[in-house]
Amino acid sequence: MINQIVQMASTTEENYLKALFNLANEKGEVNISELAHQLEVSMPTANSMVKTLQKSGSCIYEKYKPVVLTPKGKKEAALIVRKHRLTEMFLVTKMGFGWEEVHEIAEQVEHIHASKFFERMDEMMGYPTVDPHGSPIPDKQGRIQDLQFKSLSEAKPGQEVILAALSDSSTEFLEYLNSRKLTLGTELKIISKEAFDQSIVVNYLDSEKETLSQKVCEKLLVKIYESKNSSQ
Amino acid sequence: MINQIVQMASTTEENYLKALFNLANEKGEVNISELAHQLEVSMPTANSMVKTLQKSGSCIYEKYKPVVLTPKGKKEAALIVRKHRLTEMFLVTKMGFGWEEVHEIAEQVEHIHASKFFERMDEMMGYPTVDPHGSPIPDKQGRIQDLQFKSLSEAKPGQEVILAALSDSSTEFLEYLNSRKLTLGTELKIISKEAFDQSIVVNYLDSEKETLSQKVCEKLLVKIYESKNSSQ
DNA sequence: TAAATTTGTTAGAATAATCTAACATTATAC
DNA sequence: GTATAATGTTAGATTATTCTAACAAATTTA
Ligand SMILES: [Mn+2]
Ligand SMILES: [Mn+2]
Ligand SMILES: [Mn+2]
Ligand SMILES: [Mn+2]
Repeated sequence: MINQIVQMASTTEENYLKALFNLANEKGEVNISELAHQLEVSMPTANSMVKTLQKSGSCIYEKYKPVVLTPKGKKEAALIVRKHRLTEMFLVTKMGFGWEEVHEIAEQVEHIHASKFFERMDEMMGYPTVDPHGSPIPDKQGRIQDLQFKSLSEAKPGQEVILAALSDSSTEFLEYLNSRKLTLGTELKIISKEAFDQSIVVNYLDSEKETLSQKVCEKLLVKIYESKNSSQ
Repeated sequence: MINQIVQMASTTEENYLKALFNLANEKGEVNISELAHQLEVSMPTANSMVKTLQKSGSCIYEKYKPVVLTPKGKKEAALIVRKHRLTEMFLVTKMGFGWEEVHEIAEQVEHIHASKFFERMDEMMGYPTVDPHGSPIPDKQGRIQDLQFKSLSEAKPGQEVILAALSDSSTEFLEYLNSRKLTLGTELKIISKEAFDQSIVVNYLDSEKETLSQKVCEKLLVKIYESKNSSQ
């Protein structure tokens, strides 16, 4: 038989693939319990869907072992992430949304099956490589670049850095950053670091001075821009 | 109990509501068989979904009688049509798509639940009142204007008309119109009408001359612009 | 290592959306 | 006005997605 119909992944399956992809990138392995937690479903539900994804060749799964995406599954997931991030960027740069408003909309738009739509977005934006939160946009083949920024919590007093990405893009964190006028591209100079609680005092936008807790610093990914009194 | 959760219509239910709305606007009444045909499902499937929609208060249905949308159902449907038509207009005016490419994309985008998204489109376009095919865009309350254009097949030789809308927006028909350079807003002068087959010879764009079959004329909705040798 | 906790699985059930086959009602044609 | 055709309904089944309850395996703690 030649014309066996290959069924498209449903919206539900796509959300599972994306969750597996994102969890694997953060933590390496993916347990059923993490997956279930991420998607806010029960463990039996996640367990059952993983079996379904295995049948369609998107992941490999053995009882009591962590779930592993196949190359096919990885590519499927990366292309959904691509649509998600292109959408977020389009909403911010072409439609005037704030970076804290776009994730929920993109969570729905990413499931639209219309490559022309996303290609046109891409073209209109001049082929951006990162989304509004600094995360890389996979290419059309599903390849994703590893930007490996450092966390601000690793920076030392005297260093100058540029805020390049976030490891948490929750609305609450984005609103916190808005309230401090912290946007991607902001140059930060590390004034001092408190040994007791690892909080950092930074100087940015030529005038402001701000104390950032360790919790916040861990979520801010930076490029080291210039260094004073540094061992390098 | 105060906090009874009112379940949102699923994508499937939304497509049924829209089909009921569109069929009712074209033909007045809606039979199960028409509904089933429109949605490409079996009659038992349509029958069963109509019962579901009745339970949720969106339509009224009695065995063997035509289906009637309630005011609630009409409003729900009109708001989906609104999202569909705003999307089509956005794709054409802001993203450079052709009018023959947008329906399929809008068929998916219309199910996105994010009023901000559609309000922003609306705002960016300056609150358009019609879609790229000349169909009216319902307002935020779900009210829809009746533009009642005439069909070109009703026009008489000597009259000048403006192409204002289409009663068929299929890709095939739109591609036919593209090939003849017929766009909305085009002024057409009716040169003559063939009594035998009701075909019409028209003149437009200052130079072109074209014969349009009755089948085509019926699908072209026009505003009568000026009249020569007319009884009015 | 034994107990306790966490993690994972199976079984069984529910709801949504769909189908086919069989039967029933209504409308149309002769 | 009966026969035929069209339309509509019911029953019963299937697949997808989800749940809870009960049990099993693996890991952590003491
Ligand atoms: Mn996002
Ligand atoms: Mn999603
Ligand atoms: Mn359309
Ligand atoms: Mn649709």
